[in-house]
Parts: sequence; C-alpha cells; structure tokens
Amino acid sequence: MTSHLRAGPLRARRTAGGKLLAVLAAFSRERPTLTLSEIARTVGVPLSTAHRLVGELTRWGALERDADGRFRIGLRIWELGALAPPALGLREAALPFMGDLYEVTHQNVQLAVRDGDEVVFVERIAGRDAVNVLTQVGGRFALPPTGVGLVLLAHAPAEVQEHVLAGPLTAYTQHTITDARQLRRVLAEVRRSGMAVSDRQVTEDAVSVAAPIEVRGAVVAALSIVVRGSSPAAVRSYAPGVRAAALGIGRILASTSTWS
Amino acid sequence: MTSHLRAGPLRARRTAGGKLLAVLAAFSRERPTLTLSEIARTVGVPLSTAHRLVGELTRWGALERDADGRFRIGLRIWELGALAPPALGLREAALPFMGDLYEVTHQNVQLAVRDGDEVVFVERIAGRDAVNVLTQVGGRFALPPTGVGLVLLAHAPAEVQEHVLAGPLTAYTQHTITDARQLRRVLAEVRRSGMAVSDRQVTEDAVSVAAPIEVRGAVVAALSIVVRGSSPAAVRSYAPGVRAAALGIGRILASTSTWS
DNA sequence: GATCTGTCTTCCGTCACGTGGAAGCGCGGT
DNA sequence: ACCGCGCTTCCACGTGACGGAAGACAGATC
Repeated sequence: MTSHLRAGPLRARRTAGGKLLAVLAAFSRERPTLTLSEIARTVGVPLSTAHRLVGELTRWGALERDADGRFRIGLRIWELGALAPPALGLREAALPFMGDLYEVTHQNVQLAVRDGDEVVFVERIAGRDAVNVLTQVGGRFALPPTGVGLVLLAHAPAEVQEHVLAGPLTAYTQHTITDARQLRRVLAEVRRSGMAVSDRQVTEDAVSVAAPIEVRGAVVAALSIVVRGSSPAAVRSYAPGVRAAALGIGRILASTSTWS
Repeated sequence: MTSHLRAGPLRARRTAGGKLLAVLAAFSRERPTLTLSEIARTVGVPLSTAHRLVGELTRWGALERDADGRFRIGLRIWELGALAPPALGLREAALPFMGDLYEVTHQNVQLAVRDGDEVVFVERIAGRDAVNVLTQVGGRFALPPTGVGLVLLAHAPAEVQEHVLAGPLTAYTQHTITDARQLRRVLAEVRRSGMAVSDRQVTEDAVSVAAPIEVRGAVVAALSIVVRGSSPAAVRSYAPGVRAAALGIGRILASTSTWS
C-alpha cells in the first residue's frame, strides 16, 4: 500500500490547493459564525473571491446563512460528519453505556478518540447544571493532562508517544505532569493497570478516571468519568464501572461493523 | 439583503463547480466507505483526477483512509459538523431533557429539525436493545408520516407546506395519510393543540407523540417519543412529558446563544 | 443632505492551476 | 507468462477560477 495519502499521525500540513477547504477551516469553536468579510480576511483572499467560494459552499449546503447574514456550518456538513468514525458505530455503541454510567454516578461521562497528538471529545453526558466549558463535543485538548488522553497516549504508536514526550509539556495546573521521565512512568502504569487517573492535571478541581475501549486488541477510544472537587481516592471507586462500560462498548464495536 | 446565496427552503441544485464537494457527496449512509475507484466512478471523473482530489481532501483531514485502503469521512468534517446548528446549542440543550424523558419512559426519544421537505434526525436516545434502523442520527425521512415531521411541517413556511401537499404523499403503511385535504386538517389540528401524533404512519408497530421546540415564537426543532406496538391512547399519555421537555429546551435555547 | 466607512454584490479579462490522457507499478488470479 | 484490476505518478493543455474594479446599499457622523 505505502501511500502518500495516509493521514499521518502527526497532523497539519501546508494549505495546499482548494480554497473551498480554507473557507471551511475559517470556522472554529471560538468563531462558529462569520460574515463574508470576516471569512475573506481570515482566509486571506479578496472579497470577490470569498463571495464566490462562499456562494458555492452555500448552494451545496456546506454553509448556511442565518437571518443576520452571517454564515455558519451547514446541515450537509453535519450529516457527513455523522458518517465519520466517531459517529458511525462508536457513538451509537457507547451512548447506552454512557447513559447507564451517568444514571449511576451522576457525574460527567466522556468519550474521546485520539487525533495526532490531541484528544478529540466525541461525546459527553452531563447533568443539566454541570456546565463544563473545558470539554465540549467536537473539542480538542492536549493528550497528557486528561484522563482519556493518558489512556490514548499510552496505547498510541511509539512514534506518537515520542513526539509528545519530546515536545514541551504544558502545565495547566500545579499538578500537571511536565517531566517526560515521570510521564513515561505514568504511561507504563496506565498500560499495566488498564486505567488512568488524572488528578487535577487539567483544572484544580477536576479528577478523572479513564479506561481504554479496545476492539480486537487495538485501543480505538477512551471512556472517562470526571468528578469535580473530590478526592482521587473517591474517584478511583468509579474505576470498575468505567472499565466495565469500556469493555462492553468494545465488545459491541467488535461484533458490529468494521472497525480498523 | 436579497441574496442569491440564501439556501432556499427547497433543497437540491446543480452540481455547480467544486469537484471536491462532489467527492464528499459520494459518501452516504448506505455507502460510508469507498475505494478510490468507487469514488471515481460515482463522481464521474478519471481515476487520476479522483486520486488528486482525494489526496487533497485526505491531507486536509476531510477524508481518512483505513487499513484496507478504503476512504471514509474524516475527523475534521465531524468536528466541523459539531459547529452546525443541530449540534451547536440545540443538541447540548436538548440532551439532558431527552435523558430525563428516557429515564422516565424508557422509550425511544427523538430530536429532529427540518431541511427543505425532509426531517433530519439530530439526536436519538434508545435503550441498548431497541435497535431502530429506521431513524438514525444524521438520517433523513419524509415529513408527513413522522410525528416530528408533522410538527415541523405544521409550522413551516406556507410555501414549503404547499410544496409538500402538492407533491405525491408516499404511503408507508395502511395508516399513512395520503390525502392532501386530510393532511391539511391534521396540520391545523397540530398547530391548534401544540402536538402531533403519528399513529402507525411510518411502520405498522410504531406510534409517536411529538411537540415543537420554539424559541421566540419560531419552531426550530421537534421532540418526540416513539413507542413500538402500543395503542395510540397509551402513547398519548406521554404527551405532557414531551411537551414539557420541548418547552424546557426552547427556554434554554432562547436564553443561551443566538438562535435565528 | 453630503460624506465617509463599512458591508456585500456583480462583472469580466487574464493566466495560474486543475484536468485527464498516458504510462508504469504491484498484486492476485488463470 | 499473461491478463485484469486498482492505484500512483507525470506532464502538456485549455478551461474555469481568480481578483481587480466599479457600484449598490446601509449606517454613522457632521
């Protein structure tokens, strides 16, 4: 096979050709709606060009225009997204288990996959009140400090692990592990025990337990429970539940459709 | 404003320009993964062209290539989709309420929006067992026979209603309403009562109650409970719960971010 | 009312860049 | 050895994307 088309584990590349894609890339979690001028400025093309590009995308359904004349990502893209690996199978398989976990614990339940050297949050169940701005569905975060990230990193290809361990490890709190040597030990422990605990590494008041979701030996995602303002010991008691759910999800995935 | 760029209520159009988009359009719920040749055939371009297009999309993250060499929609598209109206706000606001509804009823709970003359299912909560193939997240269906569709159609712009009423009304079961005059009466009743009941109109064993989700007077989505193999009367008892949840969701939407 | 500043829209001549034919590679079947 | 199939790379050609320019429109400021 040995293809140039493989999306390498280490993301990002030159903008290449299609300006259509550049227009789509202008939208982000921070700026989910844009005006035509904003798009033109962000992409770096003249207004007339942006106008044509946006027109094409809008006709196709990739973008929508709301009443104020602002553009946003359209339904068509959302529908396509429903065909991507996170949504197709993984989400469907995981939701019931996540629901059960939530019913029992009434804590945040998270489902995430790895993309390059980042976690991407695929699903989250939380109470009506628990407004957790840090992790949003579709959001990204660095791998090392999060519970799911530790699990995903521990089972990532060696080349990814080395890249993360080599790069600077950002400290989000006092407790964030920033020493590569120590992180390496933690990852080994995660592999050994089959679970990870992130103790206030992301924010001062959040502790999480995470377990890998495996299908035929390969870790494809991670599941976690996040508790705010609790002791690591108490949180650790959730571990068996999380692991059981992760196991169940893996079993469903393996039995259903194709999962690389 | 009066723009050509407005995505009209009545979907579909000429394929226009960008072949990149045509490649993305080749993926569907029925065929979520494709080989390069399949893409070339579907789009109707020579293999070399498809190769370049797919390469561009893959580099960007819009497509991914799995171990077998087959292509699928990539994480990047899924992330963008998380910025679309269904996911951004609506989903977040609705999930807790849907979870509550499910906890109480243990029946299928559905969230849907309208796109042109079709329903698009945005979210669904179902038990681990209830495998309902007919409605999948990201899936589409005709408006008239479904509960959510009746609600959305009843509150759609007159031009959409006329278009649907004029077009042929497909009969999915013996009970599907296919008479325009009768459908018109039902829609009026839906508007009056603030809820819709679809009695075995989609399949012989499914009945659903649906309620509109309104924000500042505009119906932006619909919520429903679907019950299999039950009498309409029994199902109707769920109506207050559904309506209360829909009301709650609308309130959240109105209070939070911008909702056209 | 005049002017300015910002937004969006349309038009059209030029030339980069996407296009697709052709050739080559690797594999599995006969 | 031969063929068929799917994939990859290369490159000369000609089309369709690009963006400058001009103008419509709305809101603010004087």
